[in-house]
Amino acid sequence: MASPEPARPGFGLPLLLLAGFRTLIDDLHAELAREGHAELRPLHGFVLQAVGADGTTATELGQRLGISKQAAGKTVDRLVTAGYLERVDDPSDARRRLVRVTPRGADGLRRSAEIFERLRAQWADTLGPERVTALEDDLHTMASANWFRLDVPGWFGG
Amino acid sequence: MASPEPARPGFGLPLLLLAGFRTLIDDLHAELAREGHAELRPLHGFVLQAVGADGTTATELGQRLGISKQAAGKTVDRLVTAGYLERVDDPSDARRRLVRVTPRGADGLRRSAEIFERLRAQWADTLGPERVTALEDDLHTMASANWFRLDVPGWFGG
DNA sequence: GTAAGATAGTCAACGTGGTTGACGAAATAG
DNA sequence: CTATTTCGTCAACCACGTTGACTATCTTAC
Repeated sequence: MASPEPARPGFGLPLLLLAGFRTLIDDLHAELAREGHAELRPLHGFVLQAVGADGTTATELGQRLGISKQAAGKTVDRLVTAGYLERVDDPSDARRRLVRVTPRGADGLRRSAEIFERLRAQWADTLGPERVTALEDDLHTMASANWFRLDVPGWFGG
Repeated sequence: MASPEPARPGFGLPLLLLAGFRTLIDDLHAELAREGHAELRPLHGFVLQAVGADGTTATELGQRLGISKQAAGKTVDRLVTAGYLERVDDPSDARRRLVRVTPRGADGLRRSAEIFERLRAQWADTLGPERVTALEDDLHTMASANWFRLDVPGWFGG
C-alpha cells in the first residue's frame, strides 16, 4: 500500500512562492534593462507605484510602504538621483515637499505594467488561463490582508 | 458581450506570490518565537538549512547561497553570536574552519520543518489538497531552475 | 494675537546584509 | 623547492532599515 503520491515537504511551498516571485521580477527587470531602464531595482518599481500619478510626500509614502518617513526620504533621494522622481515645494504648505514621478519614471512604470501583462499571458499560455486564476484566487484566500508592506530587505534580514 | 470575468492585471501575480511567501514566513516565525526562537530571522532559517547536518565552510556556504564568501562569513559570525552555529578547526586542513549547526540550531531547524508541515496542512484544509499540489506543480513549472539563491536583501534592494 | 501642540522634513548614529579588493597562511602542483 | 591556488579575514563602501533629536511650519485653543 505505497502512497501513490510522493510526500510534499512543507518547506517546498514558501520556496516555490519565492521562486515564482523572483522569476517574475527577474524577467521584468531583464526586459526593463533591454528597454533602457537598467538602473531600476526591484524595490524601485514598488516605490514608484506607491508614489502614484498624483504624487505624495515622504511621510505618506512611508506609511503606504510600511517603513519610517526617514527610510522613505532616503529612498526618494536615490530615485531622485537616478532621475525617476523629483521633489517640488508645496505652495500651500511650506513644510511639505511633494514627491512626483518624472517622465522617465512614468515611462518605467508604463513599461513595467505592459511587461507584467505579457508575463501573466505567458503563464496563462503554459499553465492554462484557469490555472492562473485559480492560483491567484488561492493566494488571495491564504495571504494576510496586510501584504502591502514593502519593507522586504529589513523584514527578511532583520 | 461584456467579459464575464473581471480583467486580472498582470502586476497582481507577483504581489500575490510575495504575499503568500510572506504570510507563510511570518506565520513560521510567529510560532518559532512562541517556541523559544524569537531571535531567528527569516534569512537565518535558510542559512541553517544551507549549512546542513554535515557542516560546511564559509566559502562553500557562500556558493550554495549565491553570495560572496565574505558575506557568508559575516552572516555566520552573527549566527555564532546568536548560538545557532559554531566554528571548529578542520584537523585535515589548517586553512579551513568548519561551520556546524549547534544543538540550538538543530532544534530551530527541526521545529521549522514541523511548523511548515502544519502550515501546508492548513492550506490544504482551506483550499483542498489538490489545489495545493496544483499550485506547487504550476510554480515548479514556471519558476527558473536557479531559484535557490538567497541573496534576497541585496537582490531586491540593489 | 499669541501660546501650545501637531506635523513635515532632515541629520546623526547605528545594525544588517550585500559588494569588491587586498592580504597572509596553508595546501597543492610542477 | 618554487609557483599557484584556495581559505579566511580585514577594510572600505553601498543599500536599506531603525530610533532619537531637532528645526520649521501649520493648526488649534484660549
